[in-house]
Amino acid sequence: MNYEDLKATNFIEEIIIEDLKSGKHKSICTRFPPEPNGYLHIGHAKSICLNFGLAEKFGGRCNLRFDDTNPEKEDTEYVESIKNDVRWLGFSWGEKEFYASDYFEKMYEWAVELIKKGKAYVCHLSPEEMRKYRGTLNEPGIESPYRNRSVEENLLMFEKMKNGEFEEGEAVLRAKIDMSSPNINMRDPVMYRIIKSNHHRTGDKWCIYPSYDWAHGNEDSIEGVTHSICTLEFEDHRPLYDWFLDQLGVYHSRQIEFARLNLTYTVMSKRKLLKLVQEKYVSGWDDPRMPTISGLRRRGYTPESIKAFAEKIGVSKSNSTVEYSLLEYCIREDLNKRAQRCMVVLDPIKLIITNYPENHIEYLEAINNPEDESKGKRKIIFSRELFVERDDFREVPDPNFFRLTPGKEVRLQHAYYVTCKGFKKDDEGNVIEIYCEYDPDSRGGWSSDGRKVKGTIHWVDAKASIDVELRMYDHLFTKENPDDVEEGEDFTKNINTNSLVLKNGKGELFLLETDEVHFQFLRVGYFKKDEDSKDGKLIFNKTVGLKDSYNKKGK
RNA sequence: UGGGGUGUAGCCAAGUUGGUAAGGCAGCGGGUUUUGGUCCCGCCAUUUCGGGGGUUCGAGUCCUCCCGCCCCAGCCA
Repeated sequence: MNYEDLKATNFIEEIIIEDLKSGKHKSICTRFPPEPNGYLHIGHAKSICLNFGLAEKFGGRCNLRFDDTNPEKEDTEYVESIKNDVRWLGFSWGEKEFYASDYFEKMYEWAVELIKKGKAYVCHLSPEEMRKYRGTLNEPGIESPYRNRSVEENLLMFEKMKNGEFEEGEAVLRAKIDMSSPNINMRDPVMYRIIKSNHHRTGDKWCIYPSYDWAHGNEDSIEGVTHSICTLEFEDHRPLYDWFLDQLGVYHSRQIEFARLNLTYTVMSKRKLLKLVQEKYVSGWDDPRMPTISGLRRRGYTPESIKAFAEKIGVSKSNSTVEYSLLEYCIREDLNKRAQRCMVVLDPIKLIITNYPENHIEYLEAINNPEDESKGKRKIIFSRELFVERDDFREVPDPNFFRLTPGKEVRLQHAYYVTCKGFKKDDEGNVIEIYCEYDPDSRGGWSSDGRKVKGTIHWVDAKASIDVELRMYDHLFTKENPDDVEEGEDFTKNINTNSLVLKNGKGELFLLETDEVHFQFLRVGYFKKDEDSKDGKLIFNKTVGLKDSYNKKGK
């Protein structure tokens, strides 16, 4: 690889290019290290795209590593979902995935080594005492009475910890650093704590588990990770990350921090997402309103759109909140090029063509994707009675309305010009039928006299159509920042009760025949066929609406 | 009154020997159009880079003081 030609697109790439040019590294190794305690979300996707993307760009590798150091919170269900999501995004991680738990033995040996060097000790302070001894942000901490035990005693005690001779909370292994450090992370941090629960991979083999700070650098070192990329909140931990590796004298990776993703109208913390699931605000981790990768997938987002999004938001160190509209732009951009077009009427109202023969049908041609000729055409049945969108008719139109209204001519997409001649109302004054006359010479939607018709609307044949369920999704929260609440309230206060609205629409027969899953329902939006669909009943999730300059302008 | 970060348009974000503010999204205006979609064109920081001083012929870039915001006191990660 010719490093001279490489251009950095962010500060991390700059660092990498420097390291490559200087010869510090011949090739790079990054890693994506999720804890399997929840489902991946769009914020993780940013990290995945960054880490795997870097490896691809610079010809290195990226390890998928499960940071499974806390058996109380972790589960194989999460491991499987994570692998599935990373794979779906289009990344591969070589021969096998890595697990922190595979290094427990090695980390134990290294801990013993630190004890022998007088750099770690077993402490019996209770959690409450330890908090008091730690001091505060402004005051230094106090040294533990166990801090200066002999190496022999520490070795013995650590052995006992490992053998389960202490109960949870009775002892921890601590690094001996500096209780008066202005960086609280350096005030003799915990390296091992006792957790007597079953680990999803090591079972009951261990009852002591390494803490994040102790484990993470070790994992990176063992795997030969050159650039260990994490989020901003770990900046304060870097001195500790470095300290452990320096004491051990082992291969030393470089930790680099970047700003995590925040998105308007959504929450991103695992705790909050878990609450949404557990308290049934949503149907599950893959509810299409969730910002999880599985949720976005079910909603109809594609891997390409998510990667494009990650590309566009960039990578920096400043806290930021990206507008949701950028994500929507990315999926529209992708689907516009690829999605099968189809006509579906969300809120049907009958339209009768009074001058069209009864008991007669004809087949019309419709283009599958105007952005892609190769997608070909399909046939649509047309007859005297159709369904059109209730919203495409106005008894009394505003000046900018150029759809169906008495006396006006519009084009039925792919079909004919029709002129509205009247309508019928029920006792309550609701329009229930619209009457039109068609121009037989306008078949296909053209007229030979060159007359212009401003409005074009979609339709389906009244008989040759199917019922479809449409799940119309909107933001899960009503506020850009869901955490913007009064004292004593939490983010669930801002849940959008209209984030899911069900509609029963009418769709082309074609929907039954095709294997496509992503659609653009003409003039409405992008939809994805949902897995809940059954033979007789098709269900579609609204991925995102089309841009609408009519409704936006406020009629 | 501790430590670590960060501050360029409504939102992201380039800007690296100081040389006269990229790009994208959003928004606005117009054109094309058998989707009010797409596409195309134009506008959108020049009393300007959080603010004040300073160095310099010249400062977003250097110095200095100040301000705002974020993170840290788990035996979570």
